[in-house]
Amino acid sequence: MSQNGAGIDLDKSLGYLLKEASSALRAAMEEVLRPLGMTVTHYSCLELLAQRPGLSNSELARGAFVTRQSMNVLLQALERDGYVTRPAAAPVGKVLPARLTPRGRRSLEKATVAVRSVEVRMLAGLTETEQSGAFRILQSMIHSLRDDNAGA
Amino acid sequence: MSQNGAGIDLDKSLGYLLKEASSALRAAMEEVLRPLGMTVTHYSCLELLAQRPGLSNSELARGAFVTRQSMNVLLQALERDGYVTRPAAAPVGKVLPARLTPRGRRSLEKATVAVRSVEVRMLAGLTETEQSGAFRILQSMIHSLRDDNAGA
DNA sequence: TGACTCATGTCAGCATTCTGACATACATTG
DNA sequence: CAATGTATGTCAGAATGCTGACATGAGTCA
Repeated sequence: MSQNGAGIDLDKSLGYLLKEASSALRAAMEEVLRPLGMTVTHYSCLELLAQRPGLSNSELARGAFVTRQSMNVLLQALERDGYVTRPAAAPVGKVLPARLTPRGRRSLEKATVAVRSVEVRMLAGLTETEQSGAFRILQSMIHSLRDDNAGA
Repeated sequence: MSQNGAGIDLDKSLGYLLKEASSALRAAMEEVLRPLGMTVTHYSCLELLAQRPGLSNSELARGAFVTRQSMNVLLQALERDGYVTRPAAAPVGKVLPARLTPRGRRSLEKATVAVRSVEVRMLAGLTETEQSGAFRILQSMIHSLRDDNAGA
């Protein structure tokens, strides 16, 4: 297949499968978050802040895999609606550390339950060994992709 | 950046890792495709057509994980630029089977080389056994997510 | 101290994708 | 045969994310 210039066999490509799995996961998450009036990025932002209070806009953006401009739009909306607070002035530099409000924390709780159920469903049928194997393998892929990325 | 350097160890759930890996793969693909003036969806469409000539717009959309409306926009551009052809009238029903032109095939060849190098890089450091393990695991995840999706 | 580099927050404009909607074509069912 | 359900191609408007750009603050280095 690879030799005769036939291209990448999509049925056997791990890259394609990775995209497919990610797409299925996102769709499943959107489905359970929609009744809560929340998007995936919206949830990601809240979850990140819950685990690491005081993250800046740029750090949140990297954690949610969007640009800092996109995250900024979201953060302003979350701030306006009272899910998140940021100080008016930066304690140091320009960085504005964001934190969840009680309301934001309450909102996140429901979402976390929903998202956790999706993850549990995704991992059903996999043994503990397989799961930790998947963990290692995915980390290896990420590392390999990022490594040469900078060099090239 | 964050000066406290506190735990970069984010919520390293398998779901998050999956998203991270997929994001890294997409970024790496965008990087090698940009010099060729091609986006990931653009490339996906061409690759799909190379392997399964005659796919319809809707089928291409499903294969590239976008809506048929988005794929339609892309297909019209590809058609206008001479990479793809579709019959003026549908042979049967409304389905318009798309095919690569020689120009489209030439364009794809370069892109395939670039994308293949990314995939090779991603899999560097993984044994054959690990790769087939990853394959099975990803398929299991996809199946589990889609299965209950319909039911629940 | 001053020049330089880097990262940040934010504004503005653009691109891409999505949701909603419609007409059409085929298959199924009564 | 008619009614229904499903799938398609396509248009239009809205949402979302991105690129480009700017000023600001901090760290580095001579």
